[in-house]
Amino acid sequence: MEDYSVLYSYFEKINKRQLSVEEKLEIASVFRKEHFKKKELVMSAGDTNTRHYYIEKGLLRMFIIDQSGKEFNVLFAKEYQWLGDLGTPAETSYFIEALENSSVFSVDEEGFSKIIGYYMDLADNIRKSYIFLQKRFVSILSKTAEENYEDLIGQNPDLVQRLPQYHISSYLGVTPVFLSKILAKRAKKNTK
Amino acid sequence: MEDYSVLYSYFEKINKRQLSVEEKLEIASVFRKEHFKKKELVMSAGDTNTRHYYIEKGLLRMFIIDQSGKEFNVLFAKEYQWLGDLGTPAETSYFIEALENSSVFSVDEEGFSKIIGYYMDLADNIRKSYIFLQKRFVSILSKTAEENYEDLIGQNPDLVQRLPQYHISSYLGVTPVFLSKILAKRAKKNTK
DNA sequence: CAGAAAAAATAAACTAGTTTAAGAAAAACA
DNA sequence: TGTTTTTCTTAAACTAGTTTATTTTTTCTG
Repeated sequence: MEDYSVLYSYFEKINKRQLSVEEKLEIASVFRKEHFKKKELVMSAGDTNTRHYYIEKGLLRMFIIDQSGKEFNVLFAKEYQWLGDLGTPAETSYFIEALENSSVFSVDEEGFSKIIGYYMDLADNIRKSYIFLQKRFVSILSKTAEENYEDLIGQNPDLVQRLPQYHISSYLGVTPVFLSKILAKRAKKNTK
Repeated sequence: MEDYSVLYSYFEKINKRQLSVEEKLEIASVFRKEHFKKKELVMSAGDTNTRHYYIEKGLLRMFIIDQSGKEFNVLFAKEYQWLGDLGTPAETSYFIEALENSSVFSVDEEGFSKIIGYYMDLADNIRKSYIFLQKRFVSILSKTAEENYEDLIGQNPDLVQRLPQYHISSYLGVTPVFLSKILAKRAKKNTK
C-alpha cells in the first residue's frame, strides 16, 4: 500500500484542520501515486485528458517543442507544488519530463475539480498561475538574460543547483552558450 | 438612460436564451456604463479593487511599465471582449488605456463573480486567458519578431489597421524602429 | 486648410544573443 | 577505477534587435 501521508498533509494544511478517515479514503480513491524516473516523459503534446500532478518528491519540467524542433522550458515544479496543463481536457501542446526520479500524486480533471473544489478555490489556483506567467513574461521581455538569471537565483537558489545549465538557459529564453558567458562574467565579478 | 442592449445580448448569447426583465434589471444594477476618450487611463498600477470591463465599442490596451520606465503592451481588447486584471482585488501592476474613444460596461469583482457566475464558469474564463498568454509567451520567445508580426496580421488583421505601429512593436517585444525595418523589408518583398 | 503635433522611415553605430565547432570538465556507469 | 557519456566552456564569426538622431509623412486641431 502506497503512502499518501504527504498528500493528506497538503490538504490538512490548506484546510487548516485534520482530515477524517472518510476524507482520506476519498482522496486516496481519486489520486493515484506514480513514480517517474529521471528523463521519463510524464505527458506529451497531443495527449488529451491530461492529469494534474502534486509532487511529493523530485523535480520536473513542463516544456514545448516549437516548429523548428527547439525545446522551450515553460516552468519547473518540485516537491509540494502542482503541475499540469490547465487547458485539459483539450489536447495539450506541452510535454512534462522528470528531471530527477520523482514521485507524484496524480488526478484526472474530474477528480481535480471534485476534490480540490472542497478545499480551495480552483479559479484562484488558475489565477495564481496566470499571474505568475504574466510576471515571467514581462520580465523576460523587458529585462536582459543576465538580470533574469539574477532574479531566478535570488528567488530559487536551490533550483539553480539542481538543474543542468541548459535547462535554465531554455527557461530564460537564451542559448546554453550565452548563459555560460553570463556565468563566466559573473564569476569574474565575484572574485574581483 | 444608458443603453445596455449590447450587454444583454452578450448574456443572452452565452446563455442561449432570452433574459427576463428581472435579469436585465439585475445586470443593469451591477454594471456601470462608462465612456473613455482616446488616451484616457482606465486603470493604473497601484490601484486596488480594479473593475472588469466588457467593451461595447472601441479599443484599449493593457500594459505595464517596467523598472526602466519602458512600456510593454500585454494585450489589446476591442468590442465584445473582456478586459481587466484577473488578480483583483490585489493591487494591480497594470495600466489600461483607451486607444480609441470607447464605451464599456464595468463591474467590480463582487458583481463579476455574482453575475458572471450564473452564466459562465469563471475558472474557465481565467483558464482561457492563461492559455492565450502561454501561447503568446512561447511564440514570442521561440519565433523572430518578423514571424510574430506575420502571425498577428494573420490572426488579427483589423488590429494592425487600428493600432499605431509603436503599440504593435511593444506588443511584439521589439522597438518601433525595428518593426519599421521589418515592414520595409515586407513591402519590398510584396512589390517584387 | 494651415500649422502643429504625432507617427513612421531611414541611417549608422552599437550590443545582446546565436551558431557552429572543438576541447575540457564533470558525472554516470559498468 | 577507468571509460563513456553528458554537460560546460571558450572562441570566432554572425544576426537580430537597440539606440540615438534626423527627416519625412500622416494625423489632428483651430
